[in-house]
Amino acid sequence: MDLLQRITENLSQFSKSERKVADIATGNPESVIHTSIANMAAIADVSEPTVNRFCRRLDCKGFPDFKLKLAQSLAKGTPFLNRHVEENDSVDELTNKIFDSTLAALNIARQQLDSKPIEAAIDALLKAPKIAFFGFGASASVAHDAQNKFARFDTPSVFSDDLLMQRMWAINSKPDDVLFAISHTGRTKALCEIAEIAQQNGATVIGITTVNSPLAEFCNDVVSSNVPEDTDQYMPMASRIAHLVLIDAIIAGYTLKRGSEVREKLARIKQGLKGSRFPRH
Amino acid sequence: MDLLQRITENLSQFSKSERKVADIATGNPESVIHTSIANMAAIADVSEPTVNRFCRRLDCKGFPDFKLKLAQSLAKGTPFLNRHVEENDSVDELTNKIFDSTLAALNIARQQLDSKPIEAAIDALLKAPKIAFFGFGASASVAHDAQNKFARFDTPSVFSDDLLMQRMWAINSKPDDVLFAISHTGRTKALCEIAEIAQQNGATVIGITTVNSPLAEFCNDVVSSNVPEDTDQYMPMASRIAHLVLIDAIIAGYTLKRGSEVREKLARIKQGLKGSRFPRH
DNA sequence: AAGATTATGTAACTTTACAACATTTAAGTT
DNA sequence: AACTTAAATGTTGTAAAGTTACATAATCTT
Repeated sequence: MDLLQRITENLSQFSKSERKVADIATGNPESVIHTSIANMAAIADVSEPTVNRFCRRLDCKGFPDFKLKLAQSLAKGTPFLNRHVEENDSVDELTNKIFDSTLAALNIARQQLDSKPIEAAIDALLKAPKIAFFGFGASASVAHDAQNKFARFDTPSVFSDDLLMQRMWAINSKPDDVLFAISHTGRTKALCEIAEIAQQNGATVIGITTVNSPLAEFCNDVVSSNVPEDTDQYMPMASRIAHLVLIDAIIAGYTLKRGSEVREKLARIKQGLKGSRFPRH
Repeated sequence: MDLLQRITENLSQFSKSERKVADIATGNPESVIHTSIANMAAIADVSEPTVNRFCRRLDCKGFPDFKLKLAQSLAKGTPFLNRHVEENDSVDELTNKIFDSTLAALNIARQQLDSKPIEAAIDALLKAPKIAFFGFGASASVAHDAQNKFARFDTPSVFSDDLLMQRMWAINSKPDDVLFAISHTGRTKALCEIAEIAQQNGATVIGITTVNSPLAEFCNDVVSSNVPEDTDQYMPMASRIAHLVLIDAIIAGYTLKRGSEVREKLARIKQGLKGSRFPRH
C-alpha cells in the first residue's frame, strides 16, 4: 500500500519523537527523498537512530529503503480521483486532470475487481448460439464497441441502440442466447424491460452495470466496475472507460478459451484488414 | 521523462562499459534499486566509478539519486505495457493484465501529451456551424461515443460509420465545419478520401490518429495518443481507450470555454435524463 | 516511590559513494 | 607502422552516511 498514506493512517502507533519525523516526511516528502538521515534528524530535532527506527516501523529495511519507497509513493501520485476541472484551468492542466481522474477510476476498478462474474460471462458466451449488445446513450457506444470486437468471431452478434430492435431480439431470444445489457446506473427503464423479456425467453442476461441496481434484478450475471458515482460530472467519462476494459477482459478470456484455432483466425482477420489500409513504407 | 525509457532510447550515447550497466539496469530494475553501487559494478563487471559516470550521464546527482529515479520510474508502472495474456492464465490473472496494460498505455499517452493540438481542436469547435465524427471499425464506436457527448450541445453534430453518408457530409461541408477523422493507424484508405474531400470544401479536419500517417496529411490538426503500436494484439484495445480520453479532454475544454451558461444547460440535460430512469430509493 | 518498561540519545563501527589519480584502450596523425 | 593524443576504464584512499550496540532518560506499574 501507499507509504505516504500509511504514515498518516498509522500516526497513533508512533512515539512522540517518531511523530516529529512523520510530520517532516509527510510535510515535505519531495525534499526528504534527497536528504541524508543526519539532516533529516536535525530538521526533526531527534537523533539519527530515531529516524532509523521510524523507517523500520514502516517495514522499511532502513533509511535509504524508506526514501526509495517514499519516492515511489510520490511518483504514483495521489489518487487524483476528485480532481475536477475548474473554470480557469489551462488546456494543459485540464487535459492532465482528465487523464488523471480516468487513470484513478480505472485503478479503483482494478483493485475492486471480482473475476467470478467475468468467468461466468465467458462460460455463457462459449455456449451462446447468438449474442446481443444493447445499451442507450453513452452505453450505446460501449455496446457498439463490444459488438465490433465480437464481429471477428463466428458466433452471430448484434448491436443496437434502438428500442424496438432490441425488443424484437429479446422476444426472439432462445435459451443460451446471451444478451449484454450495458448501463452505468442500471436504472434505465427501457433496458430493464428488454432484459426482463429476454430472461423470460430463457436467454442469459449479462449486465455490465452496478450491483443492486434495478437492472441487476433481471440479470443472470452482473459484471460491475465499481467506479465511484460522482466521477462523471456532466456526462459519463470514467465509468464507460471501465466498462470497455471489462468487456476487453471478457473478450480476452473468451478468445483464450476458444483455443489456438480461433486465435489463428483472429490473426488472419487482422491480416485481412490490411487490404483496406495504406501499407507502411 | 521516464528514466527507464530514457536509458533504452539513449543507448547510443553510452560507452561499451556503460552499456553493460544499462543492460543490468533495464534488465532487472527491481533488484537494482535495492543494490549498492559496489554490487552493481560487480554484476555488470565494471568498476564503481563507471557505474557512477553512467548515472551522471543520465542527469542524476549520483548513484543514490539514480536509484531514486529508477524507483519512481518503476512505480509509474511503464513496464506493464507488454504484459500480454498467455495461454494458461486464469481469468483473474488475465483480467488484471488487461487492466494493467490499459493503465500503462494511458500513462504513456498522458506523459507524452501535447496540449497544443487539443487547444487547436477546441478553438475549431467553438466556431463550427456543424460537426461530424467519422471512423471505421473500432474507431466507429469512438466516433459514436464522441457524437453522443456532443449531442448535449446546441451545435448540430453527426456520427457515421457509413462510407456513403460520410462522403455526402464531406461534399456538403462548408468552411469552419469540423470533421473528426478517427483512426488509430491513420492508414484507412476510405477515411483518408473523406478527409481530403472535406478539406477541399474548406472544412477543418481534426485527426484523432497517428502523426506522420497518410491520414495526418489531410488533417488541419492532429491529436495523437502516442500509444505504442504493438499494444493491441488481435484487436484494438488500449489505443481506442486513449482516443476516448483525448476526446473527453477536448469536450471538457470546449465545455469550459463555452462558459457557465452552457454548463447550466448540461446540468439540466443530466437532470432531464432522469425521467428515463428509475429513481434512487 | 521503586522497579520495570519503553523511548531516546551517544559513540563506535561498517558500509557506501565519490574524487583524484593511474592505467589502459582506442583513435587520429605523420 | 609508430607515435601522439584523447577517451575510457580502473585503483586507491577518504569523507560521509547509515547502522549497531550500548547507555541514559522518560514513562508507566504496582
